[in-house]
Amino acid sequence: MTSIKDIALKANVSIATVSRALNGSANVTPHTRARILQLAKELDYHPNAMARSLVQKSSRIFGYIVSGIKKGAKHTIVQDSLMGVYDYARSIGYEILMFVVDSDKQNKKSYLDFAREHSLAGVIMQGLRTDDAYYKDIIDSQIPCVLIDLPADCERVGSVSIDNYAAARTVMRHLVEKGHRHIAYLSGMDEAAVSTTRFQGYLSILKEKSIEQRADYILHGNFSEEDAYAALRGFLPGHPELSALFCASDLMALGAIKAARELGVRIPEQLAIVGFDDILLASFADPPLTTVRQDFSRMGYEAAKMLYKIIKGQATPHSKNIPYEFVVRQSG
Amino acid sequence: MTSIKDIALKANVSIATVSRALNGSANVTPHTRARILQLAKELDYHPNAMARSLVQKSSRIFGYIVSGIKKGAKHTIVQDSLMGVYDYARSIGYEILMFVVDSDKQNKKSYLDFAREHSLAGVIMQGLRTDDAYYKDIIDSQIPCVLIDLPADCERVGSVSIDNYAAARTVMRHLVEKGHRHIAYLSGMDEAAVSTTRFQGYLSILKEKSIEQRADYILHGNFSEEDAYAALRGFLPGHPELSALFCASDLMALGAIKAARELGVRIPEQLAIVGFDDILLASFADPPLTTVRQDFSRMGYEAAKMLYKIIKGQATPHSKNIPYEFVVRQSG
DNA sequence: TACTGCAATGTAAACGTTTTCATATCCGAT
DNA sequence: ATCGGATATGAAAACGTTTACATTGCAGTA
Repeated sequence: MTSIKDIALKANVSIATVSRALNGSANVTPHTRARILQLAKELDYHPNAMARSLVQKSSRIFGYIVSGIKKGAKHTIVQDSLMGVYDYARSIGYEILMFVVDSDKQNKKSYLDFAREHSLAGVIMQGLRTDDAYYKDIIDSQIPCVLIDLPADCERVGSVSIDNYAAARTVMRHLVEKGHRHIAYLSGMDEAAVSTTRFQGYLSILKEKSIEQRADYILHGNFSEEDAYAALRGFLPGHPELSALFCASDLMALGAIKAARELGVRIPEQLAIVGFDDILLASFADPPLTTVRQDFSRMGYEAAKMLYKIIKGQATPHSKNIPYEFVVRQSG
Repeated sequence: MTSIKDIALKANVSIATVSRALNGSANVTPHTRARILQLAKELDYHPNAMARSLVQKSSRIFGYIVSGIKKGAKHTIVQDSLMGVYDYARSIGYEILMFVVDSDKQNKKSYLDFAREHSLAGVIMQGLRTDDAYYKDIIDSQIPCVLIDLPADCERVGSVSIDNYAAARTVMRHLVEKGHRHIAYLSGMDEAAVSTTRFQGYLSILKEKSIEQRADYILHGNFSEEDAYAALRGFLPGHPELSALFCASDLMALGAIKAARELGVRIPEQLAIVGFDDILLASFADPPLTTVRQDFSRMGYEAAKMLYKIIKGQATPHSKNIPYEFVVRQSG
């Protein structure tokens, strides 16, 4: 492992000069710089990230913190957003350190400790909920951070998502235009900002179109296929008038479809179902799912980009909406 | 950020003693240790990973290197294996640093440079191919490494996968027992060990059952849905006698199904198709895919476990097969 | 008592950088 | 010829640990 010292020795200069030459500092003769760069290449020099981070008190590493990912996940959301983050990070010479918030809380180590121990330059959070202990920590912390799918207000904290309100309104307008008047909302969880925001969009269209808002039309699926299935199994038999269901996620829509099928409710003839996310399975569902496509990779990319600007103190809006797409298939 | 120095000051001991107390060294009075531990908690002390790594010349970080992952991946393989690796890593207090080998080779930085710059304790590689430049690097490198789905021979290099040979034989026995005599193999790529090993399994059963091995029955799908589709579009019309197809991956099987459907070939009546991997889409395919289930999460977990043993110099076999499961559905 | 040896602690070097401050060199202007 | 002021370089501190080696103190033994 050749170090800056070895180069300095061979080049007959001080380590300070080598450091300056390598880092592109202005005050070094073109001739000296060339010699040092040449030597660095010859000796296969690579800077020691630890040493640099130690003195600079900050590494060139982003933390990628993901919450609520279980073993056999039925979507590639995490993978996609991670790749997006990675793409941008690498373009600026940064690396990604993983941190998974276990659901079973065995992982007591807080995100802050994690970030501090590794002198992370900043952190990107995916899948966090408002009731997560980590969410509070952010407020107090000094660590730059960008949240995906969660609103932010603080100085060093940014936020990236699609315009969930508008997207939900698009879905609802579509359903109303198709003639539906009895539309239920299958909520994810109240602690997830995306779920409540989509719900607001749902409500706003009901109001605009003067459709009665019924409290019993708010179902809860906990963002889970099984819970959605159970909810619909319980709800559908008593509500033959229901003609459309707007689900806060595709996974829940799949559970709903399963329940409907078992109860002999035909989709979309008797019940139109719309999902959200456009996960891979959406187009393979039977019938293929009408849904809102989110580009998670793009989200990750934009999140990393924003994080970098925050770190560098560059001016940037702390909240960004990226484009989405309403995909009409056969389910509703 | 409180450091070891702050604790030493408050406790009226030297930083060496604090370090020893914190690291559980034997030579420190229980009383002193208790006082220091207490102080550490009070001052919310967290060790600086950079400083430690710098002096120890090795961090407590595993590199997770993944190759050939593209944007809209249609499976959760990477996500799953990554989570497996993560699970074990965290259980021993290690973190995971990502490294993606871009297909477009813009990412010139080698895995070795990556590992050295961050003083990685070791590296786990997923999805590498034998012709990958990185594969060669491993031989020369001194960095402990475990490969997933790629054979290894070197001292500090281990390998984890399922028994692809046996699995392929299971598939083939199944097909032969169903009466098939004209069975083609849809290969991934020759540079992928899993593909060639499965091919060996395919051949071995043909030989055992005295079935003629035909060179034109070896198709190439490049592990891609599109290429598989194209291959079958070209092959099927000229080979009405073909009654079964063994695909080296589910994704290729999906492409094959698509081709068959467009050509009016009914599955499984006219053509039995078997895949490999049991990705999420396999059970959603039409017809649902008969395939070999691989537990990628488990693979990742075992890979991390093996890596740790290699690092610690503990005795361990450098090659491990984990269980697989043959899943019979409707496609073949 | 004086010595041996071990247990507990301290001292200081080392890890590989960046960076502040000081120094030396050179060029042009007076 | 002298000075001013860049410009290029060097010396050394600092980052927060671990650890080899030195020191101290104390119990046990001769």
